Amino acid sequence: MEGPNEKDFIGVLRDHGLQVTYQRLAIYQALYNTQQHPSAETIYQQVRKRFPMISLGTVYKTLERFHNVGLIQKVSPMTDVSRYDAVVEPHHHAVCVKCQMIQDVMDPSLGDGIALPEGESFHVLRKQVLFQGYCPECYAKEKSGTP
Amino acid sequence: MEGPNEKDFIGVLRDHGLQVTYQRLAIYQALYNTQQHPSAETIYQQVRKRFPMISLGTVYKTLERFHNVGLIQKVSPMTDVSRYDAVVEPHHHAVCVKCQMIQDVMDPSLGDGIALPEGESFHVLRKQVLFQGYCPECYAKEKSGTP
DNA sequence: TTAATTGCAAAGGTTTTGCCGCCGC
DNA sequence: GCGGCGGCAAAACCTTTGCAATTAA
Repeated sequence: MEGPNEKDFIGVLRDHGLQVTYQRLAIYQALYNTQQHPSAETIYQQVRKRFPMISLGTVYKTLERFHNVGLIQKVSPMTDVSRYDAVVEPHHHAVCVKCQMIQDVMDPSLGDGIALPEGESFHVLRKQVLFQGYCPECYAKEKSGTP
Repeated sequence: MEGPNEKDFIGVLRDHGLQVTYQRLAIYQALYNTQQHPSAETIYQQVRKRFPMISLGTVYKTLERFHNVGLIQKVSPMTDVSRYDAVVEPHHHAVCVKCQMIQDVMDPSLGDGIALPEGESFHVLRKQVLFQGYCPECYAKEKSGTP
């Protein structure tokens, strides 16, 4: 278990301005060592094997903290609550990371020619391009320093 | 309010095998007449102006029903609960619509050259290509008829 | 020492479920 | 008339929050 596996987890946390605790180390390592994109609950179950006293609330707080400092990313969901669209034809979306406004991007040729790399056995039903960023209103506020 | 606005909502519902009720008409029209990608709560508030007796539960049930028969799409979230990733470098994902497995698609050139159409004022921080479909396991089950 | 972090439990918010009366077909 | 649907309320979740005790720096 030594050698190349011995990533400097402590250093990584410190580099992101985070205090180092056993809980944080365990949570980050659990996420780092899987490619499963786990949920908070899954990480909690994993970490609990080594630290049975950890609480689910701490896992949530910690993941949120990690995400805020850019140590990890939240893959899904893009919005807090479910959002619906009467347009069923495949098209693309731009989502504001701040106000969660969703804007259609109707250019149908966008994404043409994009396909999974050879060898992937995933059966694709549809693909869409997702833009994340600031809507015009939130971008203006951001630039002017308004929170 | 007559004329081109007079889309045959009743026919659309029937074509999808749905019974026609005033609630369903109101919900579908509310969604059809906006580009805001509203939440269930937002639709509820909208429909309530005309049908104050409608319940939020009905809105949820109805939207779920609409989605199941392909009348509308659920834009977000892709997964029921939040999912995290230790990989922060921008990359792409394939999400299984059935078991919600998330698979990385690391091809970094994928999506190169994709940009918002001219004239969009959205400030893009990142873009990702999202593949939705069946993972190998669920695809095998689907083909063999196992539910 | 001091501010941040943890665990616990309660609260908050979203979505689902159960049940019964009602309505579309 | 029958099966599906709507309203209501409770329940089930997921996630956040408040607080006292503990810990990192």
